[in-house]
Amino acid sequence: MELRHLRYFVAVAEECHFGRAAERLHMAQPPLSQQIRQLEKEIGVELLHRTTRKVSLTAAGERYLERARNILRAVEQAGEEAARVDTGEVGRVSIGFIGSATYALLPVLARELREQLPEIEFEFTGEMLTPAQVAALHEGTIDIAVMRTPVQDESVEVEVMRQESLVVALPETHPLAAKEAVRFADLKGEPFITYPSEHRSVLHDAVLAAAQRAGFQPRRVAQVAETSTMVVFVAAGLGVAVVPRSVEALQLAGVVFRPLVGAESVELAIGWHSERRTPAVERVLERLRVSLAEPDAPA
Amino acid sequence: MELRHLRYFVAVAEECHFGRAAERLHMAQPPLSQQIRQLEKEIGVELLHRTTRKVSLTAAGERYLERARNILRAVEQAGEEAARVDTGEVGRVSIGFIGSATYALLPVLARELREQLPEIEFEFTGEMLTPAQVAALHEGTIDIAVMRTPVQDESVEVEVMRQESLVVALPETHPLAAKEAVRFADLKGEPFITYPSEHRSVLHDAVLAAAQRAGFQPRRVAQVAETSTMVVFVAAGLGVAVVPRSVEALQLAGVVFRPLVGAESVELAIGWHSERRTPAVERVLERLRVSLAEPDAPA
DNA sequence: TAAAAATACTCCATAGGTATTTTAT
DNA sequence: ATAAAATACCTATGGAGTATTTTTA
Repeated sequence: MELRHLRYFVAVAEECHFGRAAERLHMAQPPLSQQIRQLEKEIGVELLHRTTRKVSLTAAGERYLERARNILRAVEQAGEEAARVDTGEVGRVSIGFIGSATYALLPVLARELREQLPEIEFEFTGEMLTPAQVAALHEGTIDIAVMRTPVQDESVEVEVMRQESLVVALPETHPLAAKEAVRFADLKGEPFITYPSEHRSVLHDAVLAAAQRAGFQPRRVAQVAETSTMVVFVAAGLGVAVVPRSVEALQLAGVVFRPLVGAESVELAIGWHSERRTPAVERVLERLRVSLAEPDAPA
Repeated sequence: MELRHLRYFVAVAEECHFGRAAERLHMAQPPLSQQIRQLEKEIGVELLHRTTRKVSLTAAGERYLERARNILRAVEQAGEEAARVDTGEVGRVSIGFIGSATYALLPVLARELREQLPEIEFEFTGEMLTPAQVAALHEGTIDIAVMRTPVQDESVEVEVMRQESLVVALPETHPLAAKEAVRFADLKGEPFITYPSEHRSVLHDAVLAAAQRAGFQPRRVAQVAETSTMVVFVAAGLGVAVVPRSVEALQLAGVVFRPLVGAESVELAIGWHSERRTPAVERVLERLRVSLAEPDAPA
């Protein structure tokens, strides 16, 4: 069975005449008859009812004609689609977001990208920590990561997009909430809500480093896997949390955010696997570079 | 472009290895490489990225793989489906009903047939007069007609299923409505609602014949194309109408039906075009013979 | 240097052509 | 009687095989 059989059958079915169909196909009538017979033999059904005066479709042939047309169209479209995938005009791109970018950036970028590249199917995943993102890039689970530096991985290429200063999330009843800004040293002795250390969060490392510089060990009262949970815990008055400024987008009753003086900022970057740069991925990277260009801009 | 190309591509894509794919396809590796190259040239896109150590799909190839699999599956299914159409297991059957069968029979048969032959797609059309049914059978617009006799047409085969006695539809305020039964002669002088004579309705002819036998010419006050309209007109008190008994199924406020003595009955038949007896049509005809067997049974 | 894809060529299976016969109207 | 499909037979394109070279990890 070959597409030839389908093409020939469609021609004969449309002309209801072997001679004319052969002409249309630029071939002689006998081989056409043979190919049709071969087709009928293969599927085991008479598709055409022929007398020497009239050729007509059987019920099976009528149904097969529809299918054959669809298949031939599908073959053409498959080729055209592949070509468009090749130019990046259509495609599928999966993007993984670092937890702190989940609330401010993900919704904005998702809307922007879908608007600007409507032919590309996107899949967005939030709340991924950078080590998990690197693994996902390797596995091919995601094509692009909106992540934190540093990443030392040979096959993951990274481009820093902006600096994000850190803020501290405080219960609104907390004495420090009255201040305009908070120095890191002020947090000495406060109960900290952090990510679990085994997650190897870059932010977590930054907090530990800043605390060490301020001369104390943060007292950790809770470890949570998601940024949203972290803020919820602060709202509940369980402690304070240091987060990148963009988390301010996650407004919750009972929580206030205050600038943190004396803490380094963290870097927001985009990363991709050097061997998974499909044309669609390239186009998305270009758009991301534009969208993420304004340094430390909120969502 | 032939299905061969798709089969080969799927094999290579699945194995990610020309040698193993060739083995699976029971062929040598060089011609396989050639066919894949030919495919890529035809659609103008690189589907596979190859080094001598590793073969991998490009983004375009990944998409094309999905399409190719679907197409190959569709080709198989098309053949299987044609075979099932050939046995009548699946199919499409269009049935046209005579106006008076539209209200009692059509809904019952539609439900029964869909239940009994779920793999067959049905299309039901009501309110067709027999001459129109014959024309539709010729055009192929319908496959089967639930019709009236007589039909004299070489290529339409007819089987009489049952006799239907005639009843008269009267406004409930009409003096004759008080009687148990009505003789045709009683209708002398009454305003008749009929089908237009140009429609050549068999029922209409029967009424004219019966009137002639009773010694009068019916006075026609309205000609309507649909049986439902006819009954509505009776309800409105515009006149009386002679209809087959099965129209009693069409209950309307203000209308009563009375048996008509001294009028011939009309025949309900099924008809089909002798050259459109597809397997599915055969199966439906068999079911119809069973369902319509009880003589003059109401819906 | 070794494994695998690409190239070069050869061959034969079969798609397609030509001539003719059969068939149904 | 004739138009059109089927049959018989032939030709030649190109798909597939074998041997070899090229490439890169």
